[in-house]
Amino acid sequence: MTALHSPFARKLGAFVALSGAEMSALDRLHSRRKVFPAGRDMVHEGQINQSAYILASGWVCSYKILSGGTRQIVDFQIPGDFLGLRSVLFRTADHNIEPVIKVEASEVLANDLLETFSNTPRLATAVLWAASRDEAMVVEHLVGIGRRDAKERTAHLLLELGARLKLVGLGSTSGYGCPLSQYLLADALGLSAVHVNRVLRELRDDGLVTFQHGQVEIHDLNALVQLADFDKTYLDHDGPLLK
Amino acid sequence: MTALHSPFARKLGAFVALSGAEMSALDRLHSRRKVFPAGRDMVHEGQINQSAYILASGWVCSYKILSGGTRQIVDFQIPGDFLGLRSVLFRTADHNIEPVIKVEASEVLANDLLETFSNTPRLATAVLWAASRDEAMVVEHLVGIGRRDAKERTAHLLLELGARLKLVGLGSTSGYGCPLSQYLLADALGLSAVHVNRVLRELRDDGLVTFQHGQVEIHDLNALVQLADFDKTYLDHDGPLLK
DNA sequence: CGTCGGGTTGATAACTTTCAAATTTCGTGG
DNA sequence: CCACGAAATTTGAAAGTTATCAACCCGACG
Repeated sequence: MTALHSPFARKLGAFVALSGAEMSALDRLHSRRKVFPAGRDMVHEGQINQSAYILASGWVCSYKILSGGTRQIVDFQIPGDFLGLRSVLFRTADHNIEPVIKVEASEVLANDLLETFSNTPRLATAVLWAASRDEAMVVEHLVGIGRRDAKERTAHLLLELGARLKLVGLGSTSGYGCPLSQYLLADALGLSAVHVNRVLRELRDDGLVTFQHGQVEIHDLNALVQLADFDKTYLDHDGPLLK
Repeated sequence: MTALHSPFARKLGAFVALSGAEMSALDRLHSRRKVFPAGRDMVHEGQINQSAYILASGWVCSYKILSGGTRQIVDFQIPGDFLGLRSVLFRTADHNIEPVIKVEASEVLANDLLETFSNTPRLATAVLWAASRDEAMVVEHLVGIGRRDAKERTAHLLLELGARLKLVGLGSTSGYGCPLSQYLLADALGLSAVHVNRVLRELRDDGLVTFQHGQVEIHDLNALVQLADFDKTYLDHDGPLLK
């Protein structure tokens, strides 16, 4: 796979126009392909000298465990996403990363990443931009948990996942395959699994979305967008900002 | 004020060892000093070509308004913090920024910032690092809203603010001045103002913290840390990662 | 087959909001 | 320095949302 075709390169290219040297630097980051089985943590909070990863296939979730044993999922990552940047920049991982299903990813060693930033500094700016997009998603998630009720929040997550999957060619406006269990949804939404179940049934009964058998089917996009107060601006790409 | 003494330069210096050229580049970012009165938005969601700011004195909050009119405060910023990075990188502001009290800040024009990244690229890496620290705070906030109850959440916020203020010399382990109203706390914690009031009284009755008359007084730090499950790792500085 | 991890549903309990009203604080003009 | 009005804090009671507990069902899989 060349950088030209990697979803990660395409993502960065939306922010800085990449030179040949920059693209081959990105290419080199893709050399250590690895496979991770579902359910076993790829990164564990507190680990030091952790690598970062570029996700090629599969889904993962980033989460934290609280002292009481409950957990909060901060975000899901899908193909093309960059994982564990903070773990590298801080030398020690501040969250866990668990594959939801089997995952293929390119391992990026901490030193390789920092060296890449030194040698091709515009890539640092590009990664800064990509990281900011991720932060925008976390912010939107925070807003949802803080001020949206369970139904709005659930609808919002389903819409966001759909929009993100569509960007990488894995979904459409009418639906997408989704490997998340109701427990995972609950931990992401700050709800109990039981309540997620009820909310999903409500959304189904309302004729808005169906999420069953690993498939999300959006029946009334407009109504769903309105219910969730979903504004996909925060996911949109613009043209390159740096020439 | 020289970069050497600016809290922002000190912060970045914790991540990359800054050269003379880099410090004077930072210095130049500090040239446009401005003052903003309390309560009037400095940045409004949707505005384009927005500047960023480096906060010199005062407190601000970053927030979003939902369609129903409710708002969620994503974070508070205190002196030394960088504001509105995403607004610059995305060309359009994705959140509002409002001074909680009168604020002095250096305006950083979008082009100046991007130019600085081009000319002194290690600063881009340093800003990436600083932005990642901010994201870590947002993540911790998200976790709290998702999985901590009102009392734990409130305790956590009071502890975090204290720890951050201490880093810039504006607070101690025993307390700090805090200009936030219970309404602002409520919008940050995802609670109603009425409930915040009750929670604060509980914390006071338990002999843990007092927040009255703009002053937070921590009476039993250990008990408070335990209640909130507060781990300040995510705020800690390490030595420079880039030589 | 039997087990086990989801998913589903009902009943009850816990937490938080909302509404309403009283009280205090604080800035400002007299 | 005091009076006044606006804003913030405080408290009680009732309503609403979500969690918890307890079953039961179902399909995958060894």
